Amino acid sequence: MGAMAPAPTAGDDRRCILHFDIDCFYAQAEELRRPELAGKPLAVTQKYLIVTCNYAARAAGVTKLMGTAEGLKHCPRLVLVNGEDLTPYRAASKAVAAALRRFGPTERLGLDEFFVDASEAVAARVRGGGGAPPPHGWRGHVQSGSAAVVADSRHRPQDLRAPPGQARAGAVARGAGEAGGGGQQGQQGSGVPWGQQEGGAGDWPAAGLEAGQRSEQQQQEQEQQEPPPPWVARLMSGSAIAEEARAAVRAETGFRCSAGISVNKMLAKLVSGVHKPNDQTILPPGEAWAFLEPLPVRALPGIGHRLAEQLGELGAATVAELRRLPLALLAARLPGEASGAMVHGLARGTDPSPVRPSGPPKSITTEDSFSGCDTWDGVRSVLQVLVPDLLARVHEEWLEHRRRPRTLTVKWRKKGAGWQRSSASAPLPLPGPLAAPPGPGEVAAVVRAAAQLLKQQLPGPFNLSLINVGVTSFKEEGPGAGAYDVAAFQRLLSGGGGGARGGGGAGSRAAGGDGGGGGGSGAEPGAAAPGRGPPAASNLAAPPQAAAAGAGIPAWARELAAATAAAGRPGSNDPGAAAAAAAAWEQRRDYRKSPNGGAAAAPISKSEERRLREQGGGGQAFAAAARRLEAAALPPGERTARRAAEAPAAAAPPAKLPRTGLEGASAQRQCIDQQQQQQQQQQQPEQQPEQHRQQEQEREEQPPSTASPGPGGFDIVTLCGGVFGTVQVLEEDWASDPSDDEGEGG
DNA sequence: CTGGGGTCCT
DNA sequence: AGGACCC
Repeated sequence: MGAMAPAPTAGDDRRCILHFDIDCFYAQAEELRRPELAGKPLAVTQKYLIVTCNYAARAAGVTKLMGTAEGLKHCPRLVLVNGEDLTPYRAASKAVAAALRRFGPTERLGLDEFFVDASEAVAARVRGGGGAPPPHGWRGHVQSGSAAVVADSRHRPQDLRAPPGQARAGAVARGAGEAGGGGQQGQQGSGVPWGQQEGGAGDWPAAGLEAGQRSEQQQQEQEQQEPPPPWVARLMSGSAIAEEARAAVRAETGFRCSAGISVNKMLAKLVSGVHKPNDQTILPPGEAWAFLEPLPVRALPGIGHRLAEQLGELGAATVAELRRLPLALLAARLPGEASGAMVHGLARGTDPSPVRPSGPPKSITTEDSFSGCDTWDGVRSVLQVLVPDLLARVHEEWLEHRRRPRTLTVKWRKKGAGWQRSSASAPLPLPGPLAAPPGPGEVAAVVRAAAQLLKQQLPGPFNLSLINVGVTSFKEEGPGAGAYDVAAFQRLLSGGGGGARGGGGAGSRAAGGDGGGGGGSGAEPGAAAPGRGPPAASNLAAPPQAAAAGAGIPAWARELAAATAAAGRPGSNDPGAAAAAAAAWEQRRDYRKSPNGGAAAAPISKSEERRLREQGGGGQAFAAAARRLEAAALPPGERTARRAAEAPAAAAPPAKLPRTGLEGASAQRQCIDQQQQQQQQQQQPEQQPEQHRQQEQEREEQPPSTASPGPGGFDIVTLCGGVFGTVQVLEEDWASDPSDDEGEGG
């Protein structure tokens, strides 16, 4: 019996932690973007997989992680929306986070879940300070430890639900989300034996008593004998805050979400889904012991496949069984120092892990999967698609936080290798101004670097089913940034596996010969990858039209649509870069099956790029977009102050945003070696982006025979639009260019 | 027919 | 660099 149990959460009940989970996030985002889809059965797909679907689809039997074919079998009218580009969901997630942050420090988990530490806000309310209302009852369902919950999904045993029969029993139609209102009364939840009355502060649960055993008399006795434990008032207040936060999210972003309220992250998270969707549940700490007891250990967040397997070998499939294993045994048998103690604690409802406010991203990656790719031409065509997207996001990150990455990483998965991935990384010197959007030269250089990185790891035949390229090791702009390892990058570009070698040899050639598609591969029309084109469900929804200025559309979606219309790609702020990234996204579908044909040409044609640059107004549009971005990034006054404190360098927009990235390079020169500076100054191109870019294109298309700038060096500023600064390209043999190695590699 | 991302630890 | 965990 629970009464015999040790105090389950001693020392761990002083906090009030909220967990928010946006209901079927991607599907809801699509409904919000296009109201005409609302209510129709809708599924968001990635490749052949339904990654999520709305509740209309679920009613027809469609589930998460179901194949599209099976989904259509269950529901022939199912509308499929491709969700491989996460841009809209990132934008939506940011908007939700901004709404939640006002209620306390906020940690993001994926794009659709958030922890908020409401302890401070709760403390203020409990003290009655700030004019905030004191707690006067529970808002939402109060979970009883004895009320059954069931695992909702085999894929994710953490997803707990109240069993269908009792799920909504007694639940009043309400909505923190609806019209900014909120339930005014204490809510009866599934299996809740108390709280029938207007939740007074006395109706708290006691651990270990089962529903049927609590009589009214017992309740009265409890109230007479002891004052409510302090967590009662705290969690009541927390439940009110959760309701307000959900109303704020709904009003400001359109999203409905579910929430869990408890004393630590694990409990809040476990309970948040019990009354999904669009509802919230409180788990009093005294209920935790019984609540956890029947769960499979795999349900505890932090216990994944591996740990669950090992615990199974120790005879612990459920939390109840896990509790029988002594801490010493767990510590001895489980890997790592901490996991024994962690598991031991989780089984007892304790979780000391703090809510760690999520800052700007620590890595940015983009990837694509395909059935197989076994030629270097194919690898390059994939990279030609991924890199523009990556660089556009790096650029956006610079605009927002003035941070730049220092490391380039490539990951890949071999066909048939299951989940196993390998990776390799190299320094990525980006000392130049990132105010400029990535141009073809930068794309070419990064494509080349990534391809070389891969090539070093794949000397022989290969067949890949996934390529991921990303950046990490962000550093804030400033004097403390340290030196850039330009030499290593050069070595990579030039294909040298070994050390850099100086000295002038014969036949020095410029970098950038790769250029991926450029004119190089010729893109023989007939050589287009076989089986191209998606399997094409007939009811695949078209992307939202630009004229989505409807009244019911939330701000994040309207801004997205406007950016899309203006720039060709949502989330980007520059027409040229945006269009390149957009074109690249379209090409993704072209090699869906196999990139081997090398069908992907340059992500954007020269004429198209020229047109976009002209319409872009020579930087005016870019600067305006950047201002919009900065304005959008800090709406309410308090956030302005916060951001200024967090990142002083980011507070002030740049006086002028150079379009080519060549102006303003002097600000970065300190990062470049003296010798290289001189070369850069020599080569400093004038402000003629048009000609400049044209030059780049030509360089990419043919091995440059023009004289190199100096002995042993090449000005890659010309090549890369200034982003890389001046680097030396050694006169290594370009025969190691992957494009020359088809036969060998294949 | 296992998406396209992320974080932290070792 | 890899693995575990999370969505």
